[in-house]
Amino acid sequence: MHISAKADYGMRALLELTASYLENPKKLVKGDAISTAQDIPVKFLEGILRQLRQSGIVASQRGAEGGYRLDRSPSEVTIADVVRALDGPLAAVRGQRPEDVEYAGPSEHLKEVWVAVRAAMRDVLEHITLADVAANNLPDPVTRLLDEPGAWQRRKP
Amino acid sequence: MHISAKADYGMRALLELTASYLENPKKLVKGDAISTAQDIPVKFLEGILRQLRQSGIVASQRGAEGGYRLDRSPSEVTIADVVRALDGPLAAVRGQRPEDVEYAGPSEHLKEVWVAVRAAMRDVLEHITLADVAANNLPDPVTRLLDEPGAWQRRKP
DNA sequence: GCATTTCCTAGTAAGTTGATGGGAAACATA
DNA sequence: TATGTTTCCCATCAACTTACTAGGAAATGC
Repeated sequence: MHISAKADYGMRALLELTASYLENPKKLVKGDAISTAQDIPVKFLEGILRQLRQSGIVASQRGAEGGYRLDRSPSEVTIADVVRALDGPLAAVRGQRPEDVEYAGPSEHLKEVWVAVRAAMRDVLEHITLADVAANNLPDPVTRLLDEPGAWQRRKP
Repeated sequence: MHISAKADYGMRALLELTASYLENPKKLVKGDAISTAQDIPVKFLEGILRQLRQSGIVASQRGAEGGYRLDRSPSEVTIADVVRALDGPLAAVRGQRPEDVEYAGPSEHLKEVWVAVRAAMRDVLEHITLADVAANNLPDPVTRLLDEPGAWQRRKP
């Protein structure tokens, strides 16, 4: 799995907006401020924020005194929402949805494997909200994952 | 996450080899036979099988009466082994390993999120073997994932 | 020797990723 | 109304990746 620059930048931008939201939910933050705070190319960020607005996660205002803010409470925006808004479906097999692929012979049950992987990703990404990350207060099942031995180590070669 | 054609084709090829292995562990299967059985472009498959051999998963013999076979028992080859052999590391954030990325300000704890996603994927992919898929006998934690409501449905557009 | 089958290197067309540039449209203030 | 600010939108681009193809060398069995 590859977390794209878009998804990573998008999450960082939204966490900046979360911090601002917790201080004052109506306050607008300029794209330029987010760009310098998180070191994200301005024009690239602009496109990301536009996508997030079109998905109803962010609200924006143009002109002087304009900027961006969250359009929902940070406790109602999950990481899965963000990744789907920016990168499309969480999981795909050769471009198709896992449940749509068909297999023959001994590969018959491969579909179950890919569906299970997607389910595992959903279990994490759909249960963590922007508020959780901002407050460093992840759901219990997630912290259990992080406490597993080896979770922070890369595998051999 | 995107399961590449390589990983999908690779799994299907290995499941063909698993079926042959269960019948006779030494028996060789020709690339052409796998190609037609699973409808995979021959020359593309050739490259995939070579990668799997270089990773020690598959053994091969050239010449007439040559072909491919598993080099280890199918119960000792996990899906994670296969995906890593063909596509590299399971998870990456903007090209880097999740534990290597650094975040500033309110994004401080984003790293934990990506590490947790990787851990969730590992928990599935490192515990399913070729033998499990061939026998349609997935580990209990995985079948629990598949029994979750909505696991087989796609999320709204 | 000869047919077969894998091994290897190179190439390629199409698509994706990660950007950048130029201007139009909205908004606040003077 | 004029002016500066800031988002919106379109078009473009280079680099990379993906999925696949071509051609021949090397090994093996008969």
